[in-house]
Amino acid sequence: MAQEKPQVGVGGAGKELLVPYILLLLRNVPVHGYELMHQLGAIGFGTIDQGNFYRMMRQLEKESYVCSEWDTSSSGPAKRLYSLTEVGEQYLQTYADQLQKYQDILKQFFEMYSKMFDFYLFPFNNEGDEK
Amino acid sequence: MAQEKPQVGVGGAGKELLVPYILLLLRNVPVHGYELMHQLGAIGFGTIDQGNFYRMMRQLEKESYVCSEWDTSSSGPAKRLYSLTEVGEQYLQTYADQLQKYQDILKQFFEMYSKMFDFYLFPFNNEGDEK
DNA sequence: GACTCATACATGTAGTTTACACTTATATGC
DNA sequence: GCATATAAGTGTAAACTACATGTATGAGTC
Repeated sequence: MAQEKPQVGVGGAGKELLVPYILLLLRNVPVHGYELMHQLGAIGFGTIDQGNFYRMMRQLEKESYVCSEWDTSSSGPAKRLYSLTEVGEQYLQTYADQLQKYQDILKQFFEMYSKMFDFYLFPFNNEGDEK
Repeated sequence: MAQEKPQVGVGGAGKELLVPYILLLLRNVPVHGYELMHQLGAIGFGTIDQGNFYRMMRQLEKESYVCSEWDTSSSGPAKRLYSLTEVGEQYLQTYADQLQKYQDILKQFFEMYSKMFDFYLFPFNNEGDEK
């Protein structure tokens, strides 16, 4: 617990956004894992562990959020082409709702943060001291 | 990986907000662990594991973000009174900056989400198709 | 004064997750 | 043949989490 450096998101944007982003990218067009990883890297998920990434994709498939088929049409090793399922689409929508709520929570944090910052600067300014 | 239900934050607001909230609460006035836990509960962190909570507090102390002293003045078992350190204050500020960036990423997600939703609805409307 | 209850802090640990290293396989260029 | 890039995957020690349990103090009560 409690990390050495603050690492909330950026440069590795909070992993709770990883799944929704994956589903979002697949919503558009079927993509294979390797490329998906690179797209995610471009978005801002700095370093995603390859091993865990593929494991996660298989898990998402197991849970029916995505489905896959082998694509041997192009050169190089066979690609597993992932697509978003109907279940995944619904999941994404639910997730988006939750993220929206999370946005509100973040907003609330910053309101408190500024308020406390004022307090920090002016501890004896007792506006709102209702006791 | 990949959770059974979408559970981003609410009702147990994403644990990545736990540490900043703790520091935020301590910024105001020294508080002891037990009360801190209840304050966090009131904020929206539904169920925090007590064991892990205390372990985390000791960890935060080890990393010099907070410091503690025993308070035996009041009745009942001795309380460990936590205060925010200068290091903790700086950490909180850094964390807040990161959270702000995270907010931007979230915003970006929703922009992409709506855009993709349009695509999903009108796949052959090729505005912005620059290839 | 033994018993129960609430407060306060802490440890033990099974089960899961993560980070990091490693493996397999195909095609291309030299 | 051999290095390199692509593509997907396995193995596993260390870290983290959830849940159960332990220790201790004081207050009320019968």
